[in-house]
Formats: sequence, structure tokens, C-alpha cells
Amino acid sequence: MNSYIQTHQFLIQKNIKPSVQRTAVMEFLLNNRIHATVDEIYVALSPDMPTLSKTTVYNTLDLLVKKGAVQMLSIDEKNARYDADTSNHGHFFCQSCGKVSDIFNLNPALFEIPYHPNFKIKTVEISYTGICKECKEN
Amino acid sequence: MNSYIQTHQFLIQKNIKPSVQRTAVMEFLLNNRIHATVDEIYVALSPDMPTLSKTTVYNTLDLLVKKGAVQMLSIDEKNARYDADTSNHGHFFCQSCGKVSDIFNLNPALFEIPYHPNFKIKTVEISYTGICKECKEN
DNA sequence: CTTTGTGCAAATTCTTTGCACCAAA
DNA sequence: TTTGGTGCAAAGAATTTGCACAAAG
Repeated sequence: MNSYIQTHQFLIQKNIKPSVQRTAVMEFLLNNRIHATVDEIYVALSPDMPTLSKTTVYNTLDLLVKKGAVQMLSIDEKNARYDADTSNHGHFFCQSCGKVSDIFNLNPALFEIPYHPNFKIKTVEISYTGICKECKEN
Repeated sequence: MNSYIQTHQFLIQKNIKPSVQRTAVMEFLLNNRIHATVDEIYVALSPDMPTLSKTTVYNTLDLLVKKGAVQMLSIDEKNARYDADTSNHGHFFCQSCGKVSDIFNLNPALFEIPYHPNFKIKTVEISYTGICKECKEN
């Protein structure tokens, strides 16, 4: 588990001015690897930060993405999702329940950035969709 | 270029009842490999089909995806995009201009469906983001 | 002071839903 | 005549914007 003070340090390393709100959002993402949506983050933090606004969550996440502290996933067309794990791994989206899961141990070659004369490629996203075990069984 | 009648045949092969609207949407996607959004399709077809509604475009695209005639891309968080090319290729999203481009000739291994005990994986999407040549130069 | 961050409310955009009408089998 | 398809208007949900106030340097 990452503490508030550890997260604070982490933001400074990433060149992000650590406000209370920013630290709380980042800490939540570090400690909850659930590919949270904006709303999930807002709902989770609200009880302890009653004045927190969703606008600030949006602003903060935009900043964290721009600074490379978190990764935005577009796998779920309905909501943007955010992942504090920026290492090479893929994601699975269950079409039935909508849950997003990590897929680790994929061939590292999948994450190599291909050369293309017309594009300066910065990020790679590997997304799988289908049905998860729980949904299959029901 | 695919004609109306060719597209009509194509839908029948795919087990889709070909209405005028469905054929028009499919024909547009076959002939315009621009990863069109719902709105782009609607705006393009409206002049020739004044009574066409966006609801029908949505319904049709859902059906085409379900029948495997087109692929939905989630690379662009803002809008769903649709691609009539269902062969193995990746996509590039320019963060600056928002255009989506094809990336062909990728290693076929990228599109192999990995085995995972908890997931019945059906589709793979390989997405790259960055800046395109045009945007870089400006 | 001056700049930057936060938060409320309103606006915008994309997508879905309910329902009536139309068309095809 | 029954089923499925279409289209309008309204509703819903996610995100963005404008602006005033607060906080930090």
C-alpha cells in the first residue's frame, strides 16, 4: 500500500505539483488496481473530501496522463478508465459485465513500438474483448 | 468501389437482411476507409436519404458489428468508430488532429489470441497513439 | 500581488430509449 | 396480419466550459 506521503513524493518525481486532491487521486489509483472510472474515483474519495468536485478529478487525471504518471485506457467505450500500472501489460474487457482485467505475461514483442514513416508513436494499447469466466457460468 | 448491388449481396452472405438503410451504411463503410464515426456516416448519407435517422445508423452499426461485418474501434475515446476492414491490422490515433489511420504489415503474432483461464477472448485490438506527420510539421 | 488550482453550475456531446408508423413476408 | 425496421422526440450519461473563489508561492 502506498501512503499519502509516498504518493506525494511520487508526484514530485513525476514533476507534478502535489495538491491534496492530486495526491488523493494518485494514491487511490496506486492502491486500487481496478482500472477505475472518473465516477468510481469521485465516489471513493468524496466521503473523506466532501468538497471534492468531479471537475477536479477530470483535471487531475488529464494532468497525470500528460505527465505519464497514469495510463488512460480506451478499451471501455462508455467511460475512460485509468491505470497506475504503466508497465507492459494488456487488458481484457468483458462484454457482459463490463469489467476490465489485466493480462500480464504477454509476449514483450507486443509492446514494441513499430517504426512508421508517418507517425511518431508514443504509446501502445493491447485490448482483448470477450466473456469472462463468471459471466460464462451464469 | 463497391456498388449498391454488391453490398446487398455482401449483407446476405453475412446473414443480414438488407434494407435500403443498412445497405447504404455498409456501402459507405466499404468505400470510405476513414474509420468513420456515427455522425460522419449520418452526415454523408443524409443528403441522399433525407429521412434517415441517427437512431437507424446506431441500430445498423450495432447489427453489423454483431454479425461480424464491421469492426468497432474504441481507440478514440470521444466517438465510436467503425471499420469495414476486419482483417488483422492495427490503428494509430493522432492526439493532435484526432485522425485514425491504419497500420498494416504488423507482425501477425500480435493478433494471436492468448490463452487465459478466466477469459474467453473473442477479439484483439492493437492501438497506437502519438502525433502524425502533418501535425508534427505544424 | 500574481499565478495556479479548485469547485459549482451550466452547457455540450454522444448514445440510448419509448413509442408510433411503415414495410416486408 | 404479424413481425421486424425505421424515425422522431425525449431522456440519459459522460465530459467540457465559464467563471468566481481559494490557495500557494
